[in-house]
Amino acid sequence: MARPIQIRDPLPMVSDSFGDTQTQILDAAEQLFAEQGFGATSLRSIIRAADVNLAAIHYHFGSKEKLIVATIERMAQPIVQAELQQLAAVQAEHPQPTVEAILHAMLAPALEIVYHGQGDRGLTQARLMGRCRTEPTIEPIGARAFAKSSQTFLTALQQALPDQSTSELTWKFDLVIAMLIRVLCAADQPNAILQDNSPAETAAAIERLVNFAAAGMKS
Amino acid sequence: MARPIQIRDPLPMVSDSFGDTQTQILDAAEQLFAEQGFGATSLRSIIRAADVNLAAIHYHFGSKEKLIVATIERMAQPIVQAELQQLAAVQAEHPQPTVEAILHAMLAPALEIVYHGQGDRGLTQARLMGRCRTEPTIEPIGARAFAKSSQTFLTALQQALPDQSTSELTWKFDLVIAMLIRVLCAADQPNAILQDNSPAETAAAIERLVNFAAAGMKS
DNA sequence: AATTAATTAAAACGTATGATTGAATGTAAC
DNA sequence: GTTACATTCAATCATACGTTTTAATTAATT
Repeated sequence: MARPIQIRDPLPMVSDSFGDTQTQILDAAEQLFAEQGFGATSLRSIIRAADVNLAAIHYHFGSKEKLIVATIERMAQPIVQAELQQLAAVQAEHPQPTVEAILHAMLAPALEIVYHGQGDRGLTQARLMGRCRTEPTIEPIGARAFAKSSQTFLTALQQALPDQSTSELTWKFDLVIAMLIRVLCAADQPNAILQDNSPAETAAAIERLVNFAAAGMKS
Repeated sequence: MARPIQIRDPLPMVSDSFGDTQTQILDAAEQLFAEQGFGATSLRSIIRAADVNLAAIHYHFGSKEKLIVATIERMAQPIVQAELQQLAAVQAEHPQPTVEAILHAMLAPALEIVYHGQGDRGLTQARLMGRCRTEPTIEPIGARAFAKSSQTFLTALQQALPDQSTSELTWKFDLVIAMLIRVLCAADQPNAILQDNSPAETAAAIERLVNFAAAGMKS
């Protein structure tokens, strides 16, 4: 009972991440969560796609909820990093950036992953990001993953639009995020703003979206 | 076997709709679907809230999916009707209405049900409308219920903004709907555009949203 | 080679779901 | 009062879910 348990590093971390069970699970989960949603995706469909045993999920992640958190954080981290980086670059160049410049730094990274990812990975990640707001149980997890980004951009917009009240800016900001998520989720539908994942088309879509959003923000 | 079966009207329709099993089920389903989503709401939680037998749902509606369709259509019908009516009124007054006037006719009815409904019914219906786009399985059902409205308003906007291409207008229109739904779903969150369901606050929120959306549409 | 821990595998657990059944009850018509 | 139908009810079906358990397997350490 009161025996001292010697705990070893539980994650020896294989050098070659391909074939790593954790990565296989995360990859399959990412795709299925993005396609079907979190609630609608069963652990059994994930292990089928990942070709691993059912117990592996609980061994490596503990529960379905923790797997969801891990999947979301793995997707969000690079996006948040890119967003903050772009904002910092814009602010370094110009101490008081325009609304358009701020919105570009905020919207571009999420849309760019659509063609930066290998194969369809980017589109999958984009959809997964969108899903974070569509399921009420999951929203807090997604909000936490993107909290740092939201907070930073809201302050930047506050400085660019000093005449607008905080509450006004907050709901406008919220609507811009809603627009971004809609664009991500509807990326393959007919007449969507984002027709294909070519770099040129993505850049054009970003510009269209930035102009649309900026007009609203300044209204 | 080949006996001529005399089929009576399957819905004798009680004059007093209160106490009607179908209505009780629809009311409970509406609230629970709106609060928890369609997939997350079990038929058993519905019959518990409606105080009816489980078989009653299958007897009156056939399946969970058909109950969902019935719930959505009951909610959508008055909204679509109000939207088309407001648009017709605007067009009757002015042959070529402004973008703002069109958007007002399009956004106001959905937001107004928030305080027109008795008690919390309005807020529930608003959230239910929002849910129609958040669950992928349900989206086609919702789209069908609002198809007539979408189609009509898109043509009206096309006439008001003849310089913009159809595809451009389509994705802008889609983003405006996304904004509306976000407003409906986030109606009770802090810093939401819609703070309470008082008529004055709702009218102000409608104006803010119309201005925000019109600026984007014209960009 | 022996030992120890990390990982995978198969099977089952308890619970919940949507759906169905067949009997009971109510209700109007003849 | 009997028949015919609409409706309600309790019970059950088959299936699927997230989780846990126990044993087998693999890999590293000594």
